[in-house]
Formats: sequence, C-alpha cells, structure tokens
Amino acid sequence: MNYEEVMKLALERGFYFPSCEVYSDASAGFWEYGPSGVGLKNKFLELWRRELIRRDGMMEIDGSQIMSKSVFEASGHLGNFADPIIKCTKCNSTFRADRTIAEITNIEIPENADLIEFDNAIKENKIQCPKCKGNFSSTKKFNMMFKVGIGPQEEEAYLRPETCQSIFVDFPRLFKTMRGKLPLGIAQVGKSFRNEIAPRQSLLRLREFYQAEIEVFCNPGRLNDVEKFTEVENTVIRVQTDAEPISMTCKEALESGIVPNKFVAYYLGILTEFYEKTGIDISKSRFRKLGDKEKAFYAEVAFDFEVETTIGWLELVACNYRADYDLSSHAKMSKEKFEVMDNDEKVLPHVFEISMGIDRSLYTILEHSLKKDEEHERMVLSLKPYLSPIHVGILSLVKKDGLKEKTDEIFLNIKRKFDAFLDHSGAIGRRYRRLDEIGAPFAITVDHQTLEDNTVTIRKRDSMEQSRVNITEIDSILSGSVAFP
RNA sequence: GCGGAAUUAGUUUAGUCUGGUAUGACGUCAGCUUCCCAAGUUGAAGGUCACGGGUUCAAAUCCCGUAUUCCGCACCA
Repeated sequence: MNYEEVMKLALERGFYFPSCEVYSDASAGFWEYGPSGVGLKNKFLELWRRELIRRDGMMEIDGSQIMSKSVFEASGHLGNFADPIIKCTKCNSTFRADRTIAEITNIEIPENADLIEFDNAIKENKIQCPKCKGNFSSTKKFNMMFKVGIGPQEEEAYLRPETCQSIFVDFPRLFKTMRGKLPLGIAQVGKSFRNEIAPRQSLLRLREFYQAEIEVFCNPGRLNDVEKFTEVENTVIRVQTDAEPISMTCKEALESGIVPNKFVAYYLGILTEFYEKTGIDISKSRFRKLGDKEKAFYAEVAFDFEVETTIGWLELVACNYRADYDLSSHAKMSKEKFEVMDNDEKVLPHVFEISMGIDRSLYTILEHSLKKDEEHERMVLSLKPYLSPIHVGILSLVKKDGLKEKTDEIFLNIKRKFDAFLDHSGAIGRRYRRLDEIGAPFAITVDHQTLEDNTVTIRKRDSMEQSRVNITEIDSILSGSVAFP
C-alpha cells in the first residue's frame, strides 16, 4: 500500500497523528503515537532487544536528552552539525554557502571554514542568487541542534541530536563497573531532536524522533578476530556499491572486500536477520555503501540500510565505523581516560555504530504489511503476530443466551497475559474486519456450541480460516502463536 | 527556507467562482434482528467549515496575515 493508505490507517486506527492538533500554532515535524502505534513500537523494540541486544550480550542504558555544551563541543556537533547558510535579500531563498559557491565558481571551501571566507568568495566572484539574481546576506551558521537554557542562569545546553553521545561519555564508568570486555555493545533507545529546516511526511522526517542506537566498542587490531561470525556467514545480505543492489552472503561480502572486516560483516548480518523478522520485505532492502562526500563527519566506513517503499528508498539505519573519533575527542575535552585493557593490551577502542530510526522503521513495517484483500473486500494489516498491537479479539457471536457472559469470562482469564480486545457489539463480520485492520492475528468467537461443549472458534487473520478448540487450549495456542521467534 | 496546490465531523467528501451558519458516504454509539465475515432495521451523537484579522446587514464562500499538509526545488549525520 502507498503512503496515503498508511496515513489513513494511522489516523483512523490510532497508530499516529499530528501533535497538538487542536491548536493552530502546532509546529511541523512533531507527531504522536496512539495506542496501536505504541503497541507496535513496544513490540518492535522488544524484538530489537532479543535479536541484537541479548543475542550479542550488549548492555542497554537510558541517558539524558539534555546534555551540556561540552559534550557537543567534543563531539563536533557544535562545529560540524551546522551548515553555512546564505540568504537572498530579495527573494529570501536560503542556500548552502559552500555548495552554491562551488556550483558557480568551482571554488571548494570546506563547510567548517571561517564564515568570512564564504563572504569573501561571494564578494570577489560577484555571486548572486541563482533564482532571482538578488544579493546575498552575509554567511550565517544554521545549527540543527535545539539550544536550551538550564536553571536561572540559562546555562547553555542542547537537546541531543543523536542518542549515542551518552553512550560515549558513559563508557568509562560502564566498562569499569559492569565488568566490560571488548568487544562490548552498548545500546540505547530514546528521543533525539533536530531542528530540521523542512520536516515532511509524518514519521519520516521529524524534529523529535526515536532512535535505537548501538555502539560496539572494539579493539581495532582484532577486527577479524570474531568467532561468532560463523553464525551469520551464510546469511544473505543485499549490498549496493554502485548501480544495483546485489544479494550475497556475509562471507562473500567479506571476501570480496566490500565489507572491510568480519566485525562489520557480523553486525550487518544480524541486523538483516532482525529486519527480516519485522516483516519488512528484505528483497527490497540494501546496504548502500556511502562515498566520502555522503558520509557523516565522524565516519570512516558507512553503510546505510535502506528499504524501498512507495515513496522511494528510505534510510532506516546508518551503520558507521566511527573509529576512535568519539572516544578520543571526549578524552581530550574531559581529560578523562577512555583507554581500557583488552587482554594484556591497553587500547582506545574503536566504535562501530548501528543507528536505527525507529519511526521510519515502523512506517516501513506498516507499508509493507498493509494489504488490500480484493476478494473479501477488506484491508488487512499482516503484521507478524508478535508485533501486533492486539494479539487476539475475543468476540461473542451474539450477545444473548449467556454468550456474552461466557465471552467476558474468557477475556478476563487471558487479558493480563495477552493483548486481547473484547467486543460484543455489531455484526460479527465487521468486528473481524476491524481486527484485521489493526493487525490482530487471531479472533476467538464464542457461539452456542461453546455452552454445550466448552469449545470456541479461532479465526486466523490472513486466511480467515476457523478451527474449533477447547477453551482450556486457548492459552497454550496463543502462547505459541504470538511468541517471539 | 523558496514556488505551487490544499485545509469542511474519526475518515472521505459536496458546497467556495455567483456571500444568507453545511451535503452525502463510510465509521462510531444505543436498541431490535442475526449461530460466522463490512448484511438488515430503528434511533442518536459528532462541525464555532485550520487559526487570526478585515470587508459586509450577513462570510465555509470575498480580501489580508499566520499555521499545517501535500507536490517540486533546496536541505537531510
């Protein structure tokens, strides 16, 4: 299904909707999750924990969203996260100074150069607005971080533009107190904030968004010393270096040199295995190897995990080999020691990052799972059972003759263990359709036969098939069917 | 941020040119009916027509501003 269909479902069924929508001064780029969206998000994260955090023996932390100025001085965000911007005084259009100058004059000025350099280049080459030939204002820095003032002195601090900085600054303590051993993965789920110039397309470009980030700390001398690589060596990943993505096993990707070492190959492998279990169509995915110009300022090697949707390829995860960029910067700035012992060797660990955009992932899951069943005139959200906001609908075929009471009793017995939804009202077909739209994989219906022999029917969402089971079996059937893989 | 289009109930939509407080569908709720796939039937709730200002006896409708959404450009760690 396309963006519009997903949007309609999201609004009608409580997946997500605009923030503060009752006020007309609500800002762009802020959206909230409704009950169905939260259900899906929580289960997605539980899957993430199982497939990445627990599988690899990582630690998870939960850091502050507001962090001090020093953190971002060290991280480079205060310098590099800002673009040099010029504005046309006539038509008010905004341009990147470095790119506009390069386009018109072929003079390359690094984006973190002194602002006066841009101004001089504009003056000397008489650069005018490409749109209206107007004159440019002097160059300014536009920083995408939200600045906040702490306490009555309004001490300068920032909302984090990525969650991972807490992982870096917490690393020395975590390594010491949690008996760390390289390689060590530290993960965090939380919100990040970026003052996007043009937020758009609901969950795809937000100013306040969820990330699930993993930073794996490693000994740079032992990047091919990865025993667990055998677990994924035959896992097929799709990699794109130039024109088209190609399917290959992790082993082939490693041997061909496209992926630099076993360490990176292993994580690309388990990441693919995770996404496969979300129900996203992996045949529409690719790890796109980024060229020097596209990479973030801290990355040595970078792969974007992207998935094709009806609105194009979406970047869901950024995989960056950040080397010792972060730890050495924080060590220098804070004067703390970030080296650790790896066996008998003292090393400043390198970092491989798996930075996942949760909101975009959820959108993609919805788009890939939402299907139109023409034959039965219905929309079906074919979520994996373990990701569905509702596991099971508990329905009475009719309300009378004690069926309602029996249905209530069944609901009461399972509601703490499963996400169950009780529904008595309206035609049975409509109730099934409603459950189909929020992705509930099962519906249990109480009918007259239930009162005679204690059995109910259980309906499967995708096939619409029904079978009859004893009430005492419900728990074990559901437990097996909605369990994480 | 620039240019264009749009904004009417939970969703979708008529009405806007030609000013007189709004139409239909689906959905929701309650009842009747119905032992299995959006059925039938009776009834109900839900809109200060995005927000602010102006013109007018009167504004969803005309004018101005703002916000948001979508499309293109630009941006995107």
